[in-house]
Amino acid sequence: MPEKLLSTAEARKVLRAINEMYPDAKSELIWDNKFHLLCAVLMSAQTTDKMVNRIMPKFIADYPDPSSLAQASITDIEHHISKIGLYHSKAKHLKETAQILVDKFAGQIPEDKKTLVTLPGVGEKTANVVLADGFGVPAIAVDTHVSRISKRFHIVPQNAKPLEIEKRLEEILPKSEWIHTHHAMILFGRYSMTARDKEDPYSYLKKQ
DNA sequence: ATCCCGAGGG
DNA sequence: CCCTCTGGAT
Repeated sequence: MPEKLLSTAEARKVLRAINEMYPDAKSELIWDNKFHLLCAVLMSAQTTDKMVNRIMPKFIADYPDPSSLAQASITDIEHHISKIGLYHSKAKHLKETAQILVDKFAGQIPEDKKTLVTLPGVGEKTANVVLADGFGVPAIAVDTHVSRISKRFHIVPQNAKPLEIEKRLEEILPKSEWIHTHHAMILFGRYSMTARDKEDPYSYLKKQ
């Protein structure tokens, strides 16, 4: 039997309730430099941003710009990021991406998604975070939290793919609310309705 | 569908 | 011990 999904109005109500729980929600990856932000987001896959923030200061000090990172050895980069998960592939992707930024984009970070996702290690989610947090372009990055929340509240089907979730959320909310709702969902998922904790989703909303 | 992959929390 | 973390490439 088909799964019952929330109507657009119902879904909007849930999302706005989450929004109101975190009026000041913003990314915890607070790197204002776009290159640094791109590196941090690329590193953050399957890793807590707390860990990323812990290793970033030394990383930035040694690799302040794309050319310095492009020239670094994989081994050196791995030593910088060895405390986060998936460090082998991340080091490779960081170096390759830095080299492409130097060769093709004059060391600048591209501002459109189609170009961003061509960079090694940059997928849909990472590109959206860079666009939203780096350039202020409205976008909803679908990560583990956004995906889990959307499914537990039945805003999307349980088997929905990330791109389908993104489209549905963007359809429910006005563009002006995309970035903030994304950040609010992250905090809601991280600190309130966690992956392990599986009570009735609506009970988390009532805890103010 | 599978692999990568260390740190931290429960 | 087991699960999870703002995924992406193959």
